[in-house]
Amino acid sequence: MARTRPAAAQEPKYWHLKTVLNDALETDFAVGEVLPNERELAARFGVARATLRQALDQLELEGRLQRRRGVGTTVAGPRVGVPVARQHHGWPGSAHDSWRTTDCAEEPAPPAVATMLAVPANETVYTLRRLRMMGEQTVGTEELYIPRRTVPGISGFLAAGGRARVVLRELQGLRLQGEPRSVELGVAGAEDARQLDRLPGSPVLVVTTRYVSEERVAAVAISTYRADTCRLTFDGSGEVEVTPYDTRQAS
Amino acid sequence: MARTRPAAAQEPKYWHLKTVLNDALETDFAVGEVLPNERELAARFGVARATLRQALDQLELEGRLQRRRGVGTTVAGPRVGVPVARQHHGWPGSAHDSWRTTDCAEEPAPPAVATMLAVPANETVYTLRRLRMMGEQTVGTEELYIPRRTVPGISGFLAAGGRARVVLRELQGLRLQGEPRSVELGVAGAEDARQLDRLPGSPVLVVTTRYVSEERVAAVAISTYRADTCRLTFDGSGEVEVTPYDTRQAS
DNA sequence: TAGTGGTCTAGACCACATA
DNA sequence: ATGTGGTCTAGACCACTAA
Repeated sequence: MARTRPAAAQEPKYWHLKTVLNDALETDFAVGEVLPNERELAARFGVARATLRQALDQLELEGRLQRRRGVGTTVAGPRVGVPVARQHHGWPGSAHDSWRTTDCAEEPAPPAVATMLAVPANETVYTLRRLRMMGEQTVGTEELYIPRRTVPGISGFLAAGGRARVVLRELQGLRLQGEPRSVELGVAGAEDARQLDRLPGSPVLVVTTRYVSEERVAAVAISTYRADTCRLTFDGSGEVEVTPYDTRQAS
Repeated sequence: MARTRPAAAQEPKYWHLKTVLNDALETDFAVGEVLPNERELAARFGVARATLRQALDQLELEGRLQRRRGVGTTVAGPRVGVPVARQHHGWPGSAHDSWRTTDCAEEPAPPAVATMLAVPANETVYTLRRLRMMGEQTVGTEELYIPRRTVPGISGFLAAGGRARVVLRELQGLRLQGEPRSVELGVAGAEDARQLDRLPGSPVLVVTTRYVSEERVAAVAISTYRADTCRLTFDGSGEVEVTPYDTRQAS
């Protein structure tokens, strides 16, 4: 019976390391403070750098850390509550919906979107690209797809400058029956990553919204939010001051 | 000017590898089929196993693959749409809400939950642990916290057997004003991972629901869903046959 | 230019499932 | 007993940021 521990210490090194770091973050560091660099941390804990990085990866996934190449690793604040659905429905572009349109084009929709819109795969649709801002930060990107049949009033309207506004204004006049959504995990593509100030491959929350009017899908929005810094909120009360998720894995 | 490519091929190996594998999955493999093992794949593509694993990690994050230790890597089907919010509100435990209660206890709530419920940190609350089933699969776990003030009718009721049912039945009689939710990314703890048949550290979607009645938070639910296999749906129409998220990073 | 995180390698051993 | 994915090491070099 002089062998390894019989039933304890079954957990991986990086897992234990993560809990140690997590505790340290709460007690010894303030939000925004920079941690020692990875080589030093690895040496301090007596592990390879790759192992240390596994722990940091998870902490970053949980939104506890923020790593920036060339700069360092800093302690992240609590996640931002981003209102996604309000109490009452609303078309995109209504009031101040905190989206900023960056581009408007007329192009064929991706296959999955074309299916949802029930338009032929090669038909062009109005495609608006928008950014979601929270203060200074860009927290999300969106592609909004609107088939021509939804806004027949602007056929032939080609003034490139104000087209986005025109399309959005046209929507406000329609009756909105509902906006079913879905949320899933994705990874940032090259474009999204650049706009969100993250590396490609970063985890994002992908929200798919189908705007229903006249018993049909009148528009589809694909929104991607930074998963590390955002907490999506539904049904009003977007500003909750308490952190709703308690990391509760025991040691 | 006889140096490396001037502006191309700036992307990491694992990223390119990922797109290659992604294409291969669509053309050469059927859902459920097992891939060659990691050592062989790495050799075939001429990269280190760690690099190959980086690509597989991302594909798994996107729900395209499923890896099981000792078994192999298989091609995953489309994500399951899991209805989280219906058209009309409802207390947990109403009708057949596809949750299965596994445990019922009376214990102090975690600090964050106690704050949301506005109860003292040391006060015990009814704590129901439940599992969300989709067919055979367990796709989510939940802890439902109900302070004693919400269900005063059962104070002193201690029959351990049917307590969960009693608490849930008591809720149905109350008026439900709203159920604001939030969704964020988390990682599975040891317990959750075991019940979800995943490894600790796997990504999960964490849904926090606050059931509001009489202008107060009457109950709080913390639900965690497998992020690899689940797509959370809101506002009816949970069964959409089309994949709403198109992986669209260009090569 | 120095220092940071990001990528990559070529190994080794471990935990787990299956036959 | 074999084969799988999971963990870990000790390096190396690259891309980026800031002084």
